[in-house]
Amino acid sequence: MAATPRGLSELLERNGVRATPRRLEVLEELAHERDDVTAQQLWTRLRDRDSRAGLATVYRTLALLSERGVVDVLSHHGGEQCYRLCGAEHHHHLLCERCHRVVEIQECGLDDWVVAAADRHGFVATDHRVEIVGVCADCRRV
Amino acid sequence: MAATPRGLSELLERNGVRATPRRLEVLEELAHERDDVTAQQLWTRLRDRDSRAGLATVYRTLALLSERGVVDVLSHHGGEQCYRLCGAEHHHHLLCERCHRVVEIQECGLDDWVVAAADRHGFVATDHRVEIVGVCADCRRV
DNA sequence: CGTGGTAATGAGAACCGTTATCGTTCTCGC
DNA sequence: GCGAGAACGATAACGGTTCTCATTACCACG
Repeated sequence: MAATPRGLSELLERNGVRATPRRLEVLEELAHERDDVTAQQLWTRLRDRDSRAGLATVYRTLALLSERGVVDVLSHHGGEQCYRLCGAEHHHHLLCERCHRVVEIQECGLDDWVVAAADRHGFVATDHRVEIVGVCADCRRV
Repeated sequence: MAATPRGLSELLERNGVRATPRRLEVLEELAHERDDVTAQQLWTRLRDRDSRAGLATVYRTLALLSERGVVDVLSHHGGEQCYRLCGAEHHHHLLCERCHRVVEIQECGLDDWVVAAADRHGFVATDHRVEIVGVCADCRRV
């Protein structure tokens, strides 16, 4: 969880992305985020931390990272995209409909179901996305 | 599948939406579509058919219909929303990654899995969305 | 150390899908 | 028919994202 700046730098290089100071700033800010953030939120936070990063750079970096599979892009807010630093393995997401908390589900186990459902309609499945919406433990307590 | 204009009118009334000529035009155009369409595509097609419908009306109608659950909104194209006339029951979608064909999957059967996965992380599941991406029979044949 | 070529960056304009505004037109119960 | 309220069309406004371009940082090579 607590990825060191050193680890972040390696994460970039490993994915064929040059580890520049700006990209590390963006990545570090993403690593601090429990749930997900929009590009504009990220930019505002960087500004508050005295980074001089431009909005365009934030967008460029996020686009690059999502292309390389380093970050996930969620479209659960109409119009606006949310970004999240996620594990590289296949996973799904659990969303809290009240506080917008995002949790990764590592255990998928749907492959057989997916293949069967696709086959029933003449498709060959290559990928699938699942989002579970619910209420998290904290929000239920209130 | 081949919904008559009469049926479309009823479909609107049944969902508490006044069946105006413009809304029927939009709905009929949607009914002609095998897969899904963007608002702008729909508007262009209506124009080509000598409808004088304004773009705003198309957006308003689609928003109204999706609110009432008459049409599904898919965000699988970055930025742009796609609309599709779908069954009222719970269902998922199968997408062809080549020709963008969209097929409804009526059989879900994931409820137990969803509840269990949510529970494992302290969530109470209220809803879930599944999208299977693959290659349809036609595209595989080529 | 210079130096030159390439990649990255910041500021702001441009873009584009969507929504709001507003004056006009239509609809429907009376 | 008539009047109140809903729907509509044209177009301006909005907001998130991408593009442009001049400037700056990086790095291999001399």
